Amino acid sequence: MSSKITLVLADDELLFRQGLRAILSKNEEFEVLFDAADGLDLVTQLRKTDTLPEIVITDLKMPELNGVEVTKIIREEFPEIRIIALTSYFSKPFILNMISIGAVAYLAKNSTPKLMVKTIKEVASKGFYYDDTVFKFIQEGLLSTGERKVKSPFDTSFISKREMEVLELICRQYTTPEIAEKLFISPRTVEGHRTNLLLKTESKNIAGLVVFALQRELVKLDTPY
Amino acid sequence: MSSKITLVLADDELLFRQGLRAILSKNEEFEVLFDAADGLDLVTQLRKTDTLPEIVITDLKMPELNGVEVTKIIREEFPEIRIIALTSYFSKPFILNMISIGAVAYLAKNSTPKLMVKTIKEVASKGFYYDDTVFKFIQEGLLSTGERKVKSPFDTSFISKREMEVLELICRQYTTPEIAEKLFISPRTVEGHRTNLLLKTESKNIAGLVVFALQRELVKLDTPY
DNA sequence: CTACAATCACGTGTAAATACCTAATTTGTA
DNA sequence: TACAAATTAGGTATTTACACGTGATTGTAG
Repeated sequence: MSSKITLVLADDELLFRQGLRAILSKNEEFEVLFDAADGLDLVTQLRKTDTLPEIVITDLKMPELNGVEVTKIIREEFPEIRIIALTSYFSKPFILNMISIGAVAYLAKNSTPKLMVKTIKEVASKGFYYDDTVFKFIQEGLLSTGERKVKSPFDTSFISKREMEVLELICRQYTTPEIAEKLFISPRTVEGHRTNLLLKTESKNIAGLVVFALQRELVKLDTPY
Repeated sequence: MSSKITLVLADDELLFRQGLRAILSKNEEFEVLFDAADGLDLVTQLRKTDTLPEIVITDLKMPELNGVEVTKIIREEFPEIRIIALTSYFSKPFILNMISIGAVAYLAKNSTPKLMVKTIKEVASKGFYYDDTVFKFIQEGLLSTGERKVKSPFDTSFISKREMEVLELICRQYTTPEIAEKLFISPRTVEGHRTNLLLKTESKNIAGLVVFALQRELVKLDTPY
């Protein structure tokens, strides 16, 4: 028997991380080197450690740096590390996007411990693992040669800084004149930005903009809880 | 040694449930009878089972029935079961609300397995457990005799059915005339409902309504992921 | 240097939202 | 039955939002 498969876990919920560790520790083949509470924590620890893990299992929805951003950084700085994306969401465009930026497997938080173990083993041996659903998505994604602009959620780089500022103030219930005053620009300019936001997000009105912003966590609002 | 402390877990993420089970199974004093994937599943299983658990540990953010709704039902039908609320959120009004409807402890998903074990044991022996933070919140909550209307998030019973329908359509980017047509009522009526929603949610405009609805998950929209 | 995108700004017009009102009918329930 | 709440609908007015345009800066990357 060769040495253990080394892992690192990243998720913002401690109990979840510990739960995963508990599940993984039942299997002799795995060794969890350390875990991280968010994306930045993960990258920082990777830069400091002497022994890099073979595999990183990371949540996608995290503070500081989300899974997409983390994956890009790891692919850049530690190309030998394989990344397994862990998330609640499971839809085609999202999966395709994760794979295109370098994740080698896609694991739902709703999946069984058994599947998780299998996924890790496959990634360790073959370098990647896609279950039937994911595989089908990939095939379909490749077939559709026409639309090479796979709408990648979380990737919101197409929204400029100024637009983002306007978007946030819109979510905070400020009207156009109020936003103009806050940003020291003309109300007409604010309207211009808003129009661009409507186009870029394919929204019909302000409700659509707010939905877009909140679903992607582009704006941090106080939780009511 | 007396018999084990019987538990039931409810959370919509299977891996998280299994993780918790794995953590709890390390401790001989606990026995997890079964787990549930959502609030409705939990209630249904409780109604069917022969041996009720002493303690239910439930997530608050779940499909079908959320933690608040579940807690109310369990308090009604199985008053002998003690409920531990498990969540990512940790703020005063939210905690006070959970306690007021009958939860006997409040556990953050960010807390340590150690604290979880302690909480469960305390609940089993003393019937409740509040850590220092929670206890402080309770004291402060009791002191403020004036505001006996602790804004309880997730408790959205003050919004009527019709208002909820209008709210949903607003979030889906429909305009007042469109909503009127869909619901077979006059646009003026829709405006009336919208005005009431603005008042009840203390919002200034549609953006506020959407934020309110999404933060409390009152409206189920397609995730972009 | 020259595209190109981002930012800023304006004009004109219509549709929608919001702020004040009032009030009839239905519905649930004490 | 009586009361409260929900649902329905209207009047009048102002403010915002949205749909079309246009065009001048700036910075930056090819």
